[in-house]
Amino acid sequence: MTVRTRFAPSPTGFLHIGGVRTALFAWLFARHHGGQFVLRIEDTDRERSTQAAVDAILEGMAWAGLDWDEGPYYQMQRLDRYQAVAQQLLASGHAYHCYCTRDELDAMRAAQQARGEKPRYDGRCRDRTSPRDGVPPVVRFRTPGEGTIVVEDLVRGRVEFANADLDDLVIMRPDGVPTFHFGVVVDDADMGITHVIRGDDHLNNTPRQMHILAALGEPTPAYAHLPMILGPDGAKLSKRHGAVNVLEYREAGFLPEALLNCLVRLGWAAGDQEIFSIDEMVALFDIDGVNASAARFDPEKLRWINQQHLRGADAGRVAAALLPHYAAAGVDVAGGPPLEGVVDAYRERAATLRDIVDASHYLFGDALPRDEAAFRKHLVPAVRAPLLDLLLRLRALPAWDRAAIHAAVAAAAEAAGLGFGKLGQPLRVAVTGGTVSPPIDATLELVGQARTLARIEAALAGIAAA
RNA sequence: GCUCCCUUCGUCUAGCGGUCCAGGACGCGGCCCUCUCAAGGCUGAAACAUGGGUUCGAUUCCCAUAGGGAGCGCCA
Repeated sequence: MTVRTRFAPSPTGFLHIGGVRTALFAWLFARHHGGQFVLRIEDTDRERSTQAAVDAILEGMAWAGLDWDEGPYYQMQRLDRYQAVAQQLLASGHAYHCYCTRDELDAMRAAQQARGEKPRYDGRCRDRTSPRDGVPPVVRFRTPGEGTIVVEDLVRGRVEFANADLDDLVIMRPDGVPTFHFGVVVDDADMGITHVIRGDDHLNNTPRQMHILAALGEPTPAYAHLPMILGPDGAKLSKRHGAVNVLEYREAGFLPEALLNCLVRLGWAAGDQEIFSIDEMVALFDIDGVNASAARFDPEKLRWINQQHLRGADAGRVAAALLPHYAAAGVDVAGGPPLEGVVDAYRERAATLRDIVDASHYLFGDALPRDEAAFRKHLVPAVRAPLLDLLLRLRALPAWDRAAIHAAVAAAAEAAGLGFGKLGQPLRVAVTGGTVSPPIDATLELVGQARTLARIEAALAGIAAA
């Protein structure tokens, strides 16, 4: 039997990184076992579902690289099917019409809680034979009242529930739209899902879904309930913790494989390995490596992981990914150095794409962002002569490459009796406007000969004026 | 309230009865390297929630307690 997993988000907002983690595990499991991954949109909450959310989910999945083999299926396009299955359950006596009003149900639950009982539907319509005027009925599932049901969870092991604790849940609304439990069960059965991999907030829902499946005569899939991921403070991950929308990570300059790498290590490990390529994740991932306890998401570690991936990523690809970030920063890269070169100079000293952009403004355009304190400290009269000497040497260079630049700087420093750094740092300030940049030879190569010479001249003029 | 789940350094984790005075990683401190920043190397501080069992022997198995979390909707 080939493995089939699914990711079934409801389109009520953006794609949350917790959702991405769930999707990732289901996707990896399918890929690892050579199976299929299905995407299903659970849009039966008509109040909250929006097309914008569907689009955001699709865009998030695409950016993350979690591709699906089937779908997206939309539950609202399968209403006839749920209707038919509900009729089947009604006919076989596994379900019944319920005419209770919301007010009645609220009152019932309030009374139960007041008595210290678990709020549950008391089955008052179970044996009702006649309709009630003016009340459109819902369909309720008739849950077995006795015995126990066991969930054999791939992550948690055997979990037993008493049927007496379960009540008769609504499976169809009066308007013919199924509720969550029913839609899930019918779809998973119809779509041949073999492994239901989802958040552990669904563990308590599993027994009722298994009962519906049994009533339908369908086999139960294997279940794997993943531990939740929490914010850095241990509370449920929310906007309060900063970015929770996957696309915000794209905007912040993270590589998708780095985000996935970070997420995959939350609740899963393969020995001591920390950095995984997508291929390695697929090769190594399996459910038996998944642990059962909740994990906190650490943005600091994500930065480190991103840096690791940045170091090994293809320069051309990173350069392309950089484009929108430069645009967002208002930097026109036309006329600047080739972006691949910028990537190679910066990949070891930046954690995100945005870090690269923020640190490299001086490479583009003619306006130089000036760190005034650095100018005062480094561009002093004492460096005027050696800087002028260096200017001449650089101006005379026939080829503008790292090695030649390095030789020129070293020669100028030696001629002036200075250490490399004594000249290098003033040079850096003059050319980049600040004290931090890649090695000075690489920096000048990227800045280009014309701009370098102009900036040194400007710096010399500044010293003379002072 | 009831039901279910979880519990190793600050954080992510390794550990599947002796190899553990508990290993790796992020972060943090120190040293080295060094033209700045990084990167890298070395190094330091830092954990088996508590109490009972089981066993010759528990971080590892069982049970309590405590602390977290989830579910109990005509939300998913």
